Amino acid sequence: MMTDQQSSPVSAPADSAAARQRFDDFGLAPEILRALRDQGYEYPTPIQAQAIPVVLQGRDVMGAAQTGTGKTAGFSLPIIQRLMAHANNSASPARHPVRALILTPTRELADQVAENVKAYSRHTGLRATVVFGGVDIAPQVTALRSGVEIVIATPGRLLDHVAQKSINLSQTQILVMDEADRMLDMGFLPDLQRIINLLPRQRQNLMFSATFSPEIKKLAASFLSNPQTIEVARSNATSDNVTQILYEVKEDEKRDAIAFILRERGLKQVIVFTNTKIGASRLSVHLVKQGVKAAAIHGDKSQSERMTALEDFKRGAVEVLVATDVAARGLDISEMPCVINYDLPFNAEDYVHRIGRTGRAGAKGDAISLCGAQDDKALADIEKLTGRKIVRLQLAGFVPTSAPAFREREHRSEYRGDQRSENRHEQRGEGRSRGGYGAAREKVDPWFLRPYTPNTAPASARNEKSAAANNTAAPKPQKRAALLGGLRKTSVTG
DNA sequence: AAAAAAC
Repeated sequence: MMTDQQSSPVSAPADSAAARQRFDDFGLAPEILRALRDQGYEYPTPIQAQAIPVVLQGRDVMGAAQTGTGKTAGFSLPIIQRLMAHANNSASPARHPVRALILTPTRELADQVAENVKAYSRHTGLRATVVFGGVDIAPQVTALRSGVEIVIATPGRLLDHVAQKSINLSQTQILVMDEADRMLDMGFLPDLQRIINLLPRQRQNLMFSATFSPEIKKLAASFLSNPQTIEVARSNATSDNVTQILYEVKEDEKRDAIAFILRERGLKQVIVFTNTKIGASRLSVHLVKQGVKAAAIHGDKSQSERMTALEDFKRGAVEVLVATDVAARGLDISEMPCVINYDLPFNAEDYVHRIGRTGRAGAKGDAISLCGAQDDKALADIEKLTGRKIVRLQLAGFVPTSAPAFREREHRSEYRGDQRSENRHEQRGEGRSRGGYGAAREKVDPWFLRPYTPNTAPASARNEKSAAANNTAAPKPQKRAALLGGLRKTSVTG
């Protein structure tokens, strides 16, 4: 099933209607166009409009594109076309040699790309299968032996299949390296080298990367031949559709702050990223205890647990997916209005990838991050990479502030007229009106978006003790507990 | 510092 937004919907904006290209204009086979119609896709996204003709020509491509731009269809549609055009070459010894290989860094991404490729090729007779670790290898061997033209794989399990001779890559004409920057980060370079050595010299190479580091350029220089560069958004830039919000919250209050934000904003589809696997599990447990439909996904979970969590999240049974960076890249989940960073990531590039999970395909999104006083360097790195200044804000009741809790409630009651908050208010059976964040988005609550002024002590003196000493102005614990308690009560009834 | 990926 398609859950992504790989292509523009039919109701695309009308601004460029006169010159707007349609999928019909690329000379794609009727079988492919039919599959696109099945999905309701008519207009290509910018990266598809650029990539499809170039890939059809057989050229190598270096694509700088974030996920959600329609990258997967951008390469898979022309690949399918090319495989159809040169179908069943009689010179091939194997009846169904693997003719296109798509490599991804994570298992979930491989699975998702495979779903897309299968959907696009369903009327063509071409067959695709996915292979990745953590699951029984036998069904994969059976699928490969039955003959498939397109294989989507993570590198380790693919080499496993090579070792046990369940796959033959000697006829593979097209190689795609998706999320190439991630694969480098994860140390896949030796595996990539090994895999590439198994492929014919003469082949088409497509490399996609969300960021464009010197290492990526080096990889492109060594693996690609005379590539056409395709760049959609400025690389390393964050989407204009994403509003970035940063709250200063003490480490031991972050769990409550997350619960508070989830409830206050009425969030239903949100990923919360943590820096550690244990952190993801703990936060998930904490949220479940508070009545939040949460589940954790990280590399220490079994593959079946990972798949279940992701499926439950996609169908809405899980509303809050607490994830490590296993979910930071590539995952395309529709209608994600918000992404939350429990911690700022160690690596600034990971920040770009994490918040890229929202604001997809033209939709608006919020990226909310929690940070501590010690995150100055991480924040500076992020601002440098994204080229944007992110203001530290205070989260009502959670940061050193002179604001009494009652003032905060007064301010929120200004949004009494908001229909959505009225509805929520009724559902909660709550006595006092509480501002919703949805429709009143433009009139932002001043206590939620008030710039936080960190203490002015020199950074060297700002160790944990001095930070704690500066927190004397924080609201009394009882007051905050009352505030949270009120919210908790409402969630039980609601 | 962490995470991811083959067994």
